[in-house]
Order: sequence, then structure tokens, then C-alpha cells
Amino acid sequence: MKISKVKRLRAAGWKAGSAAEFLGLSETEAALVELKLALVAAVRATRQKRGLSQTDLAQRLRSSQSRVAKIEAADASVSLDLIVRALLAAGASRKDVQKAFVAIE
Amino acid sequence: MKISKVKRLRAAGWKAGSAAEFLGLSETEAALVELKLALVAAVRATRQKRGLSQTDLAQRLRSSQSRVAKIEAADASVSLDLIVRALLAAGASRKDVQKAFVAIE
DNA sequence: GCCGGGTATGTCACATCCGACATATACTCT
DNA sequence: AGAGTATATGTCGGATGTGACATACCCGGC
Repeated sequence: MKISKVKRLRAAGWKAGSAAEFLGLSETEAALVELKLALVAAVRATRQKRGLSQTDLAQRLRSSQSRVAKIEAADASVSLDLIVRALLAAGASRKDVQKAFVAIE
Repeated sequence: MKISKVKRLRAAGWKAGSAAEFLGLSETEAALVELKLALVAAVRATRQKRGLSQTDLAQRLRSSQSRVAKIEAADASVSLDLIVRALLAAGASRKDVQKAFVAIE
């Protein structure tokens, strides 16, 4: 998600288990990306099920069509915050959000 | 979460069902806050279960103790992204993250 | 062919979030 | 009481995310 991450990784070597910690970080990052992908798919599915256009959802979100497009494209510039907001704004219930999470596996 | 939200709400009146949409937005916001609180509690629980100090977790996160403290205090300046990263860095599995979500109810 | 609604992509100024640091509080040892 | 460790809170410069706009790319009538 962040390109600058590599920079920060290189700087300030870590105390122990370098490789392991690096892997750990990667896995965390991977899990987060998978999570985002799952939620993003749920956003599009929910929006379409409700017959909303990206522009409609954008209004509910108080955002713009282009940002909704970026959300659904899992653009690197969209935060988890915004994705979840979009999912809720699209009409998903809290249970639906949970289900989207469960879809991670 | 954002104070400027009220400002944006006031500007550009919405086309229909003003009150309903306003409520919808509030509910979205409330759901997001509840979600954050649930996850934040999971971060602290997971960290303590693993016997990690905030400083330890900060290292795994490549962040600082003060930010971990803010995460656990559900400070307005922490994003959902960071909370989930912290939860994963604390050692939670993806399933654990799901469970934290389920705890929303 | 060319509209028109829907979607995608790039850019930018501005808002928000971030890590880091300083500092404060609290609790436990000795 | 003083030292050590853990946590909380405030601030700040720089990194990242945001809405808005322009514009391009579809398709399905016309």
C-alpha cells in the first residue's frame, strides 16, 4: 500500500529475527490487502444489488463518482475507513460487513 | 470522527429525504465508531494475551509507543487501517479479526 | 454515426493521519 | 525516596488520503 514502507524497512535495522519479522510484516500487509479486496467486492455487489450507480453512491457518501470508482478498483489511494463507509452507505448492515470479512478466508 | 463533517453536511443541500439521509449518514458513522471500538478492544486484549508492552507492539508495527496508546484509546487521529494493522501485528489471525468484527452486535 | 448514462483514470489543493519526540502519570521494586 | 517500566497525552513536520474536476472509455438506444 505504501511505497515508502520499503524505505522505512531499510532504515533502522531491527534487533532480532530480521527475516522472520520481515515476513511477519509482509503477511500483515497481505492480510490487509485481502481484506480490502473482499470489502471492495462487497461494495460493488451491494451497490448493484440496490440498483445504485456510482454517482448515486457518491452522493450518499458525500463523495464523488471518481472516488467511488477508485474504491471499487481497490486503488492504492483509498483507505479501509473509506471502503467500510462506502459499504455501509451502499446499504449494507453491520451483519453484512461481518459477512464480507468472513469472506476473507 | 471528522469535525468538518457538519460543515460539509450543511453545504450543498441534498435532493430528497433530507432527514432520512441525515440519519442514514449518522448511522453509518455510528456503525464505524462501534466497529473501531470493538477492534481497538481486540488490539489491547491480543497484545496483553501475548505479554507484549505497547513499546513491543510499536516495534512490530514500526510505529511508536505513543501511537499504540492512541490506538488503544480509540483516539480520533487513528484510522481503521492502522487499527487493523495493529491487530494483525499483535498476532491476531484473520479469523481473530473476523471475530472482533462479529463482536460488533 | 452520435448521444447519454455509467464507469475509469489522472491530477491537484487541501484535509487528515502518521511517526517521533517530549513530558506526565502511575505502579513496583529496592 | 529514587529508579525502572508501562501507559497516556500534546505537539509538529511531513506523508498520505480526500473530494472535485477534467477527460476518456465504454455500451445501448436512436
